[in-house]
Amino acid sequence: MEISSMPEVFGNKLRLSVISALITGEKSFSELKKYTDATSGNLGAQLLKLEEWGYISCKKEFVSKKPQSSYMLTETGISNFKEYVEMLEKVLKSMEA
Amino acid sequence: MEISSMPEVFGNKLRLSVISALITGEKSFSELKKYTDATSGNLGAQLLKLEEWGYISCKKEFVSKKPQSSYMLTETGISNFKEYVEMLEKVLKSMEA
DNA sequence: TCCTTTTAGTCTATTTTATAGACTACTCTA
DNA sequence: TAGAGTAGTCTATAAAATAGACTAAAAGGA
Repeated sequence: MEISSMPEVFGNKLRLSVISALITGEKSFSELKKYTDATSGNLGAQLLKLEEWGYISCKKEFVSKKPQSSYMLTETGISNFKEYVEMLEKVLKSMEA
Repeated sequence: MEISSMPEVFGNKLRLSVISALITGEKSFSELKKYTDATSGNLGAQLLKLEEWGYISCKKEFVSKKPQSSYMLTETGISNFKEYVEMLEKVLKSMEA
C-alpha cells in the first residue's frame, strides 16, 4: 500500500478508536460510547461510515426484550487495518536503512 | 500512547505523505509538491501546521541566488511518528492474543 | 399508572478542517 | 522583455467532524 492511497477511514481519531475497540471483539453502541468517550451523534455518524466502507458490520437483536446492538470488524476491516500498519512500518524502516 | 490521545497530525493523508517523504531526508517545497501531488495552497497550509506542532523545521537559503527551501523532520517528529506506529502495532497484537 | 432509566440511535445546525487556485515576488535565461 | 523556476501566501469554497436535542420502545419502581 502506498501512502498516497491510504484509505480515508484511518484519517480520524474516533474511527481509529472504534477499530481499536472492536479488534478485541464485538461491542454495543453504549460500550463504544463509553470506550471512545464520543457523543452519540458523532459516534453514530462514524459507525455509519465504517459500515458503508465495509469495515464493520452490525447485528441487531432483542435479548429479553431489550435491544442489543453488536458491532464487529469485518475481515476486510481487519486486513485493511493490517495493511495500513504494515505500510507505516515500512515508512519507518526506510529511515533506518 | 493511548489511541484516544493520538495526535491530530496523523489524521490527514497529506501530512502523513509529507512525513513519509521527509523520513528519508530533507526536501524542498517543490520536491514535496511533486512527491505528494498536492496543490501549493494545501501543501503550504499543512507544512505550516507541521511546523507549528514541532514536527518539521525549515531552513531557507539562497544558493547561487536561487531560493532553496529545505524541510526536514525534527527529532520530536520522528519520535512521535515512531510512537504512533508502535501504538498501532500494539492494537494489532491485542487481536492476535 | 406515571416517571425514570436503559438501549439505541437520528437529525440538524454549527464548527472545524481541508482544499484549490489565483496571486505575489524575485532571479535567471533566452 | 518575456517566460520559467523557486517559494510561497491569501482567500473563498467545500467537505468533514462534531454536539446535543430529540425520538422510540420496553423495563422497573413509587
